[in-house]
Amino acid sequence: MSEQSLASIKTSLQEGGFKLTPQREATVKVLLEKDHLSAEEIFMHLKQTNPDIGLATVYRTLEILTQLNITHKVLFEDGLARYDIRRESNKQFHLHLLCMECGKIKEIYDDLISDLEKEIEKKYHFQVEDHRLIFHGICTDCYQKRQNKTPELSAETRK
Amino acid sequence: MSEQSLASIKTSLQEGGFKLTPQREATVKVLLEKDHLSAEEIFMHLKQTNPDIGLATVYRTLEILTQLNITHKVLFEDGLARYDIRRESNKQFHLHLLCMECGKIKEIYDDLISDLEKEIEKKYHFQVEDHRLIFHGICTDCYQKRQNKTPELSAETRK
DNA sequence: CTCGTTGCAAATCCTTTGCACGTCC
DNA sequence: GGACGTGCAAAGGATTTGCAACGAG
Repeated sequence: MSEQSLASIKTSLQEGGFKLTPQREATVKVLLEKDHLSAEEIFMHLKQTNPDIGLATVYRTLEILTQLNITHKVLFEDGLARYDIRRESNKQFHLHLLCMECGKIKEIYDDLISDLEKEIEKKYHFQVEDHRLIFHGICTDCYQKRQNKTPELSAETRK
Repeated sequence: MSEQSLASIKTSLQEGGFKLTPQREATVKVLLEKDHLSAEEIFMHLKQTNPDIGLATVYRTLEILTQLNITHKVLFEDGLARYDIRRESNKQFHLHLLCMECGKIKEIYDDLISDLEKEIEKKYHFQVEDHRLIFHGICTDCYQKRQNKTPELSAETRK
């Protein structure tokens, strides 16, 4: 499942002059398990196994991992950054579906974007190295729920 | 050029129960001139014509405009939100090219994405209402500059 | 020893809020 | 004179930084 193994990440870290400390290892393990977690969420998970870990360490680790291109930082509209391990499968084709109703984020791997990328490179002479694509909308579940309830919920999505 | 005129925006505001105050008008004018400005940048521009305006007012105005769907708020990876007027032409098809070398943001209107949207709706039963697409890469200018300089600049893009 | 790493607390940055004062019907 | 808007200052929340202590080689 995870072509990005702990071992390969350790190597990357070392090549960058960093060590795989227990805190970093634990952080990476969390990242390997779950995607698009925020720093705070990762911190919470870590607390269970490493109660002494500090939030700052998590941020520092995530910064390093992102610099080394091991991890992918994405800023969501709620102002929170989420982090994903870059796996082989999502290195290129990776997009999010964010439901505006329930807030759930679904992850999609699909190469539909790679065509778009090629188009962009050709049409605009822009060398694409990465992308970030999020669709905002209504997920299947919420759509169905809507059908059964009052038909005008669309505007009330704000706090 | 701007199908979104001051007049039509005034109407939208009033329909939403808001007034087009001088501060709001000035803010809208800035937004009509330039795209993807941050709140701070908009504030700077405004200072020239309305020296007494407060940053908070700018934020409040932007919030209203975004709620009314007049403006589009996009969070960039630097943690700053930028705002664009939603014009007819970019209401649907709107993407950014962010150069990782010089930091410039170029805006593209292209309906390539609408096909993708349809695909997503079909394949994943997700009703798309909006999207946010940014390509990270190297713009034409920087790409050409690179060719003339040392060939290994790729890793040093950090502060 | 030395250097990278850590936890904590303080600092920072962007953004939001509280509040008293203005303004417009 | 009540509701909406404003500027300012303070608060807020996420992230970063300074620093003394720690730990492996």
